[in-house]
Amino acid sequence: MRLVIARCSVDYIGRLRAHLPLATRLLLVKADGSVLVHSDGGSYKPLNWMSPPATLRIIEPAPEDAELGVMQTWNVQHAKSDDRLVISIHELMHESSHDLGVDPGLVKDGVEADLQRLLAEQITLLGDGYSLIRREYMTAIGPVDILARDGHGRTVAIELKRRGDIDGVEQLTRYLELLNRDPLMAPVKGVYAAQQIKPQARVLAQDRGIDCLTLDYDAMRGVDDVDSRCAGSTTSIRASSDVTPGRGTVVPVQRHIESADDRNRWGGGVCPGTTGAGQDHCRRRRPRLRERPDYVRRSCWGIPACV
Amino acid sequence: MRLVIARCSVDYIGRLRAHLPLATRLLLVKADGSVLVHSDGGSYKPLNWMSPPATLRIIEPAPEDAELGVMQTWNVQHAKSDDRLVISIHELMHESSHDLGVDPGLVKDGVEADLQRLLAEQITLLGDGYSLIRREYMTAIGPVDILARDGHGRTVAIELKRRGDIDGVEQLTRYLELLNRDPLMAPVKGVYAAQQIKPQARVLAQDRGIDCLTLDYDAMRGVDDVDSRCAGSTTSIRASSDVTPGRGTVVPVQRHIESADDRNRWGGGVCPGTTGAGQDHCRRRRPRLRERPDYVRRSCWGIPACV
DNA sequence: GCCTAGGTCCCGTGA
DNA sequence: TCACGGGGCCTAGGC
Repeated sequence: MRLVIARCSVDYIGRLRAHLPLATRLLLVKADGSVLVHSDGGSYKPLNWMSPPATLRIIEPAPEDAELGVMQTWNVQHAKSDDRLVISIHELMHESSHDLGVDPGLVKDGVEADLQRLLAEQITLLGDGYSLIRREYMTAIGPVDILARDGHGRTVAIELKRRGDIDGVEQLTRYLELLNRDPLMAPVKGVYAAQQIKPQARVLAQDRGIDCLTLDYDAMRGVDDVDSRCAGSTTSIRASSDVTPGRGTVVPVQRHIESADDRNRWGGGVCPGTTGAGQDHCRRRRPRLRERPDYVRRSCWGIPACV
Repeated sequence: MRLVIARCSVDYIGRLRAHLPLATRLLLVKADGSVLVHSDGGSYKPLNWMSPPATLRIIEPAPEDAELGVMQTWNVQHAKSDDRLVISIHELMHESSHDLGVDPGLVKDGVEADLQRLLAEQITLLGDGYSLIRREYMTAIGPVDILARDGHGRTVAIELKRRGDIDGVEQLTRYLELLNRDPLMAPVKGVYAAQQIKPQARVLAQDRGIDCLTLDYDAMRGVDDVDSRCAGSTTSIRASSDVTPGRGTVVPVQRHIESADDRNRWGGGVCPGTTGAGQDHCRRRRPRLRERPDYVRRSCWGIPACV
């Protein structure tokens, strides 16, 4: 890794064009040829950059550029596209190189997949008597996150998001329209479950007869094993109690959290979990439309319930 | 800006939890207190980070951490949330500080707004006899990107994207359903225009009777004034001809590009451009749903044309 | 290789 | 302040 502090101007040309006027910035050159141009503010996104794989060529500036004060021209060319970054260096303030080696990588906990696993395990959060049918229930237009059965034996389709936006409601609407065509399955109820549900999404969901469920991930994971999934740390974070468990309000529809003992009582015949049914369909994505012209021609994706 | 190369482990706790095992990395501390943890690969996204505004406190490691080789503990606390980053430093390889000043910022060309302006100016790309009604035509559920009239006097709603995904089709569908309720306006045709249209989106659009139009931004901007919008550069990119004008194929529906002379011949009564009609409604976004409960209760957002 | 969907998305803009 | 929508999004995963 090479670190350079320099007064420079930068031009990017590729998917769009972008220009940075002359100023002092950090130029970060990585081992894979990628280059990041950072200022002393903003956030983690550089002002300008080149993605790997790329090649950096440092050349003498053109005479007219040299006259304007350019002492060095960096030409960063992407290896697989026509994207190019040109850095005109007027003054070098600092330069150093460092050998970092290969990084072991990041361990995450709390993404949508974790949320889905937990909700499948704690399906009674939706109400007493609920049971899991399966996760990632495959349909012609893509997988339903969770398919369940309520206390009255009715099928329930659950769309899960970390942040509940309007497009998630559209997605669930399409699934419901499709599932409700199956006489053996209909009527299928819809539940939109997310850690946070945006007002627009909530209104649209309610308008379509879809229930909303706000999830508290920390509570679902259980306060007892807060540190258990961030293992391997030389220094673990101990004081988890000073971290606010959940931002945002919990809506009335949210039920209590079942105790750990309850997790093994299942109302339905299918048992969830990492080794249970439904795993064979996990990680499957919505099939491409061009592979199913027959389905597309036969129908449209409509709205099931116009109130 | 402070640059540190160090052997360290990192823990993030906040919206989710993430852990980085012990390795050598770059720690970048910005003036606003934000911290970026970079490895020597990947892309511009750091392995771990803290967004501004944040405060970095460097403290003595806890005795048990010191025993494991931690010489310094960095506690990076976000100012407005409970997000926290804890960096355990085992070895310092490099450290330097630099005064960068405030950055003048980035100038962009080629984003969706530019595309919309160009298509409004070159509305005959949609077909002979087309004329612009207005850009950002406001409706109760949000602005239609471009409203036009075809050669037969029929209204055409155009949804514009840089990348044509499936959600853009959903958006246009909602607009069409609403506009077609107006007897004075119906029937309104839909056109989905984008630099690249995904197969799924194309199939769904065609299924709903929406035309697709692939746009060539470079051709629309005109090859003559390629460098004109990246002005102010000390070093401008001259050899624009070696940049491939358009990645991706152009579909048959795309028409020829009008010559520059044609831009002043307008079939309709409204003249587009930066000072023309429609500007007063530009930059308006979809109104929030909770502010319009009457509309929501009266109807649903359906699909106008089920083939 | 393309394509889809999630993200500690970030970030501008407008209400 | 919050919420919505774009992005050179990036990135992981399936096909």
